[in-house]
Amino acid sequence: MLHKHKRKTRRERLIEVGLDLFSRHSYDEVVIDDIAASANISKGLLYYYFPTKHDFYLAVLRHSTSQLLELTEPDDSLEPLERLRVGLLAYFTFAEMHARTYVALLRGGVGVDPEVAAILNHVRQTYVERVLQGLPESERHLPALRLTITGWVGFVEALSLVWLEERQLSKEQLAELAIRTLLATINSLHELGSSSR
Amino acid sequence: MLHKHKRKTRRERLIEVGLDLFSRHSYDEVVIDDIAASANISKGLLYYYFPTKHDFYLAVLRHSTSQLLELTEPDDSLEPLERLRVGLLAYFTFAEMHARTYVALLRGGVGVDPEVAAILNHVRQTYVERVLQGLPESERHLPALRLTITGWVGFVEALSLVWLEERQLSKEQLAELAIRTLLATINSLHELGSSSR
DNA sequence: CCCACTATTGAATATAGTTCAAATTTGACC
DNA sequence: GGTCAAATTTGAACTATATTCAATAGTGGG
Repeated sequence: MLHKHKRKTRRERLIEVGLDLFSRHSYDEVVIDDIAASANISKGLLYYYFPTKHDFYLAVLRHSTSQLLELTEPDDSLEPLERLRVGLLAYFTFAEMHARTYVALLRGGVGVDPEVAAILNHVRQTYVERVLQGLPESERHLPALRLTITGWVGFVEALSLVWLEERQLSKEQLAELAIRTLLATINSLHELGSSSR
Repeated sequence: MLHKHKRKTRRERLIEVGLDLFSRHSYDEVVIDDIAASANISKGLLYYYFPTKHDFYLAVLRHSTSQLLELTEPDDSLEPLERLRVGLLAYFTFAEMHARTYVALLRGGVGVDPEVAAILNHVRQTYVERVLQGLPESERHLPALRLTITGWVGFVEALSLVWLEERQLSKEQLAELAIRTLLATINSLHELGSSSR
């Protein structure tokens, strides 16, 4: 009875290996032999669990995005603004803890690969929905609201990426900044269209 | 005297071919034979001009980013706010005209490839600098100003990507929205730090 | 028209990704 | 504890694609 903690399935363990490799090297740099070697299996076995290298990559990507979404799941018992703050803190914490993976996640992707893009868009869309949920009914029908919030999600992503490099602010300040930006942007939305030029 | 308009060098023509191919297919999907066939040359010749496929991709990427930067060059004869607006309009126009290339550009990249990331970061950095230039001296020393502007650049990118899909607003309105967001965010920066929780 | 230099080719090579038949392991059932 | 089918695993063969290179063709100056 050597192995004590073998609850994890082979597939899961492979994904963990992939997570490690893809967070440190680009898609092309990671060769099948590396994956097999890191997981102590033969090349062939990888193909028993995943049809192609590309599918393997997608599985790894899906794994980490769904983990991200889980960890930042909104707590409905909180009032909207507090809920948003807590969500942002969780988001930055994830970015911090899985820094390399997180960066690879966002700035990664395999070329214009539509499947990769679809996964990332799904994550972004989910965040947009969550933010929309937190808005008071009165704000929900502003023109271009969804567009604006999508932009704001991009804002948060870009913010977090720089923050990971030069940790000047605390996570709390970052969240504060993000929230203020969201509110300010939504406010300025009220005036759009009624403006000249 | 067949060819009348052959001013373009072979290297340039190859980059144009790459631009076309990489905007329609992912890096992996584009194989050397495609490139050679599309350019009516032998595979070997590609290697006379570019050391590897990857370098070829980088050259193509650099070509389009520098074109983007050129077309959005700030017009210093305008006052800051107007300069920003014109720059944004040019930016959205580029996104519109080269939609596929533009999307591939931003959401593309080859895995976590540091070289690709470096090129895109350079573009973003340039925009951050340009925005900073336009700010009045009094605003230049706000805490986390650079961070915020980087976030805003992410905002504009995300905005433009959604906009390309569902063209709801005019370019003018988009620019208006982006500008308001920038100003509002910078404003709220004044209060950061002095705030509790 | 000759020479040196540049551009171009196509076949050979190297480096992955992928397939597959065979070997091993597992576990359910007798 | 033995048997057998299914699940897992292997390693070698196969394929596709990137890369190299020696040989060839073109170009322009003297």
